This record gives sequence, C-alpha cells and structure tokens, in this order.
Amino acid sequence: MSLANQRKKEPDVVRQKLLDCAAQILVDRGLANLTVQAVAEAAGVTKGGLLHHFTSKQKLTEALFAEQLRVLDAEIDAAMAADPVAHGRFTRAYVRSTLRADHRGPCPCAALNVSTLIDPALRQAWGDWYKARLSRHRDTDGDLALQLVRYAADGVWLEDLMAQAGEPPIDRKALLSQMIELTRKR
Amino acid sequence: MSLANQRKKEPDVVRQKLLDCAAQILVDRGLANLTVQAVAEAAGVTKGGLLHHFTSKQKLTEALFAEQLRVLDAEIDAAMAADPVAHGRFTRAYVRSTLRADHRGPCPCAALNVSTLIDPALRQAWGDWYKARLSRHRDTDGDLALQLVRYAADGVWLEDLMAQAGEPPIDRKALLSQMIELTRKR
DNA sequence: GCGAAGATACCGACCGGACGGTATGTTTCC
DNA sequence: GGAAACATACCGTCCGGTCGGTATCTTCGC
Repeated sequence: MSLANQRKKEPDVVRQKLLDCAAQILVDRGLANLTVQAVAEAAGVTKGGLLHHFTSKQKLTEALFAEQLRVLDAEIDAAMAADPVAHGRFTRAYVRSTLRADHRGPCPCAALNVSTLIDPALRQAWGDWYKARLSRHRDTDGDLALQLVRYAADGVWLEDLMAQAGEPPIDRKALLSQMIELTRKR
Repeated sequence: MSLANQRKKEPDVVRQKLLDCAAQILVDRGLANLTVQAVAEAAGVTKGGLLHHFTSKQKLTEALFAEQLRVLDAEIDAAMAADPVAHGRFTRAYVRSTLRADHRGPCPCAALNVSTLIDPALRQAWGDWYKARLSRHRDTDGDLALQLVRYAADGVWLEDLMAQAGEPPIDRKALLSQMIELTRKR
C-alpha cells in the first residue's frame, strides 16, 4: 500500500542489520527494551518485516546469540594462533577478547551473556561452549590460577556493562598486562 | 469476599516475605519472570496486597535492592572486623561474601547485580556504593592486583547465576583460598 | 529478449494475553 | 469506630504473534 516497501530488497543485508541493531539495543538500552518493535524500527523495517526473517522473538535472540558466539570463537582462535606460548594460551585469548581496550563498543561477551540471562536454553548453550572449549585446552589452561584470571575477565566486562556512561576510572592497559602476566606463571 | 484474608495480619512479616520471594524469583526464575503477580502469590498474597506495601513495582525493586545492599554491606563490615591484616582487608571481605561456599542459595550480589540490569538508577546506586567503599579503603585495597581479585569474585557469582542446576565442577574451597592468598601479597 | 508465473520480501492492521496499576470492597487490629 | 491490612474486580497499555495483502525478485518457456 504505502511507499515504504518501494525500497530495494536486500534480504541478507536487512537480516544482518536486524541482528546488529538487536545487539546494539541489548547492550546500551538494556534487556527490557529489546522488543521486536524496537529492533525492527531501529533497522528501518516494520515488525511484520522482522517476523518474516525471524519467525519469533525466540528465533531472533537465538540467532543473535549464535552470531555473537561465532564472532567470539573466531576471535579466540585467531588470538591463540598468534600466541607462541602454550601454557595459558586459551586464557590469554579469552582475556584479550573480553578486554580489548582498543576498539570501542562493548565486547560480544556482553550481549552474549546478557542474552544468557533471558533464556535458560541460551545459558545452556553458553555453558556447553565454554565447557567444550575448556576441555579442549585442559592441558594448557587447566590450572586454577588461570581459571581465576578468566573469572576476572568476566568481572571486567560485567563492569563495562554496568558502567555505561563515563569512562572506566581504572587503567585498562595496566590491568590487561597484569592479567596476561598472571597467565605466564606456573 | 473469600476467606483468604481470614489470616492473622502481620504486615512486617508479609512485607519481608515479599522481599524474600522477590529475591528468590529473581535469581532462579530470571528477570523476566519477576512480576508483581508472581511475587505476590509466591508470598501468599494477592497482587493488591503487594501493591499495598509497595506502591509500585519500581518501589518494590528499589526496596529489594536496598535490602540486599544492606545485607552485603553488613556482611562485609563483619568480615573486615574479624580480619587482623590491614592490607587487602576489604577485598577479602568482598570475596568471602561473594563466594561463601557454605550456606546454600546464591549470594545477595547476584540478585543485587541482576536487578542492576533492570534499572539504570539502581545501576547508579550500586556504582556509588562501590565507589564510596573503595575510596574508604583506598589505602589498604587500592592495588591493581586486589582490584583484579575483586573482578574475579564478580566473575564467580556470575557463573553461579548461570550454572543454576548442576553443581559447580570447580573446587570452590581451593579457589577461595587461592584468591585470599592473592590478597596477601604485596 | 521478454513476459507470464510463482516465490520471496516486506507492509499494515489486528488479536489475545499478560502486566502494571487503580478503585473499591471486606476483614482485622487497636 | 476508624485506620490499617488485605482481597476482588477491572482498566489501559504494550508486546509478541498472525494474517492478508502488495511490491519486488527470480525462473523459465518461448
């Protein structure tokens, strides 16, 4: 009827944009504001349009989660490949992916873990991924001390999530290097 | 009309029970399921009854938050009073309150921080509390290494929150003692 | 090359349900 | 008896989801 769908049709682009906007909304407008309406109009699409790509909100969040997990997984693999030292290799990659003081915008972990709080199924998926990853690197990253460093990394992105406005008062560079150093000791 | 309010009237008890049930629901049925309806009937009261004590859901969550923060604050004070060593005293207390492998049920931090994800105002309040506490103990707990231990503590309760069913595979006792030990070094 | 004929992408209106909140009773306490 | 402590009934809103329609893309016979 209207002239809204005169636009060129780019299903893949729209789909990806929907996911991006969902992630954005999730991290900076909070979980409660992640509605299909909000996501749709952020992506320049109507609610019906969104529901065409993702048959339910459930599907949307699942896709979002999968996407973020994929990105994180890839980042970690890349970081590990560039790390010559075996011991603590996974932990360092995990920490670097989580902190990465460089490029702006919260890490995928944030959106990832927040969405985990919504859905028990996603929680399960995250747990599975983490457990699998951990058992893969048990030889190099099984130490309790390394586990502790990973815990700290989780604490950091959590603070990131809560801080929101106003830069972190703490020096991230120093923190990161200290954490990395902790993974070197046996 | 019905015989539901034949019960003895104990406003203080009911009020407290409402808060307790709210916390319970928050940590083990998730944020989305924290509705006034659910809280009310978990406490054996109707929605109207709840709204009598807390004039809005906002008020309820605020009260819940304040309560949990009060408990945590008290726990930390107690733990600090029993700690003879000055350096890292606050951090140890924080860690002990967060981990406490002993008494069942997730720590107040969980409910506290989850509710933080709802409301920016609560987020602010938590940030203020933490910052104030930190500046009070800057002399003893200002080190980056201690900050790192506190981050790890946050990571631990987060995992607690996500693990839910199924006991933690990791040895908490050992983890706790290792974290405590980390606070001893200079 | 081109035009018919589905298939796909998207819009816009609507529905049912749940939730927060209000207004008004009814019972118990002091 | 009056105020406090509840219960009951009801309203407005928002959200997730459905449905029928329309516009654009793709396919394919010719």
